[in-house]
Amino acid sequence: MEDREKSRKWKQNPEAVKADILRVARAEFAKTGLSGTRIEDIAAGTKTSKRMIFYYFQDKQTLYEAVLEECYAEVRGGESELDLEGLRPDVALKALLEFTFDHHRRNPEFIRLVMIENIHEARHMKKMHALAAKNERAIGVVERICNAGREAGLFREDISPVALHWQISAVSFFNVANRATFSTNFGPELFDEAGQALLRRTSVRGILGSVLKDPSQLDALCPADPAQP
Amino acid sequence: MEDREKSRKWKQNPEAVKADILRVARAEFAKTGLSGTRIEDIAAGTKTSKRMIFYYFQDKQTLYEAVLEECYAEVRGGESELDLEGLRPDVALKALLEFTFDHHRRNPEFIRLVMIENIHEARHMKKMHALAAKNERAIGVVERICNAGREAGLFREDISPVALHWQISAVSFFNVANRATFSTNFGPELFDEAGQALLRRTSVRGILGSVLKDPSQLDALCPADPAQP
DNA sequence: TACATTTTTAACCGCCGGGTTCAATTAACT
DNA sequence: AGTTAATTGAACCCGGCGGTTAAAAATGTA
Repeated sequence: MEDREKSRKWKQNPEAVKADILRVARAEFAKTGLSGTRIEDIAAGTKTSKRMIFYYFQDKQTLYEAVLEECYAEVRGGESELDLEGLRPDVALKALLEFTFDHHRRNPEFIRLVMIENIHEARHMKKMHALAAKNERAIGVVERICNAGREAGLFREDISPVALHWQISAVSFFNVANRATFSTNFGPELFDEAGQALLRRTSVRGILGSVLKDPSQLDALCPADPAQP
Repeated sequence: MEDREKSRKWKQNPEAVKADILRVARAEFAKTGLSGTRIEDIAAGTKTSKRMIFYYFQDKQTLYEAVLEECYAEVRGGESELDLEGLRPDVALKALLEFTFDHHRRNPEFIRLVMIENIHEARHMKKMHALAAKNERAIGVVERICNAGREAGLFREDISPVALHWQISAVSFFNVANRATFSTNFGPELFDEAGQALLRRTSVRGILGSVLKDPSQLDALCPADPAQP
């Protein structure tokens, strides 16, 4: 006994195999969508075979839904690592916004999966009842900031936490989701480092400005353009 | 001669047939994407047959590209009907924003086609060189407002027309594109009439606030919440 | 040893769906 | 009348791809 630690050579490790499949499947589904993805292409990317994909996931759609759920959980998990306790509400909101902007940029596969879900009218996401709790928490973060901001007399009285979350999502999401068409139509300048920094600053200014009771504080909170004098 | 006006019974009308195909194809591609759409489904919706689809459009991809180009031209054409001449720059910007917000809402098929193009990394849109001019004009509208606003001393000096157009697009696009997942995750409230009015107002406030040199004018330009006192 | 689970290989099935063929009919233009 | 373009219908082809079968070997467990 006590040989648990040894002989972890390789074989007979269902979890690792499933994880391997999910990893490749995520990339593939994110790249080409549900109907666009070929199971054989997924298999080709894994260390295992097409056969094992159907062994662990009954069919294509089940696999897709497993990918979606895992990815969603992972991303929402990443979000919850942000700690805003103790910050002044306006500073906290700014931090949340910048974090979300960056976070979405770092997770293009997640963004693409959500785009694909929207094409499908969220048909598959609707089944995932485990997401409800995570979504509540996401709104909860914004809600606490809103309440604190109102109580501190910093924020307007009429702001809605869900609408605020919508605003934050809109810019952060669009920035990644529409990069291809936008840069094709209007040039790639906004998507290099300088352009992204500009958009991030502008987005923060915009949203903070619509929330603050006294927008003249904006310049103090977020310097307009740190580069040019 | 002079029997042009008569006997427009029906037959021998290639343009009408092509238009019929394009109309159905647009709806179908917007609904299910390029790989998700079945040519037979398109044919079923037209007054003609699958045979004629291949007669006029060589293959699926060509048809898809024709749909995309036509839809894009139509939408950009609709945009150009907006006349902002003679308005004060801040008022003009507000009007442009509200127009774009409404316009995107009225054209969900266009939005979905753009989403699909983004999934494809804009592969097909890149081929459409005819769009360049239309895009220039779209930016031109924003640019003129920006210049006028700066000259009038109303707008900040550091705003970029392209970035401003990005902001306007972001909220207007996201509002339609992500409606399915957002309302699944966070409730449908923002998408009824009242919710949409709120988002529209909030978006205008946000973007104007990030552009105006003196954001304290915001309340005058856009009343916070006309409903509640 | 006996038994269940995991893994591998490779061939195979069946149908869906993009695209074609063919043959015939009808309109329009001269 | 003769020619060309438009239109129709239905059968057909065939490759791709989702999903299966079958059989066996390796591993783990007791």
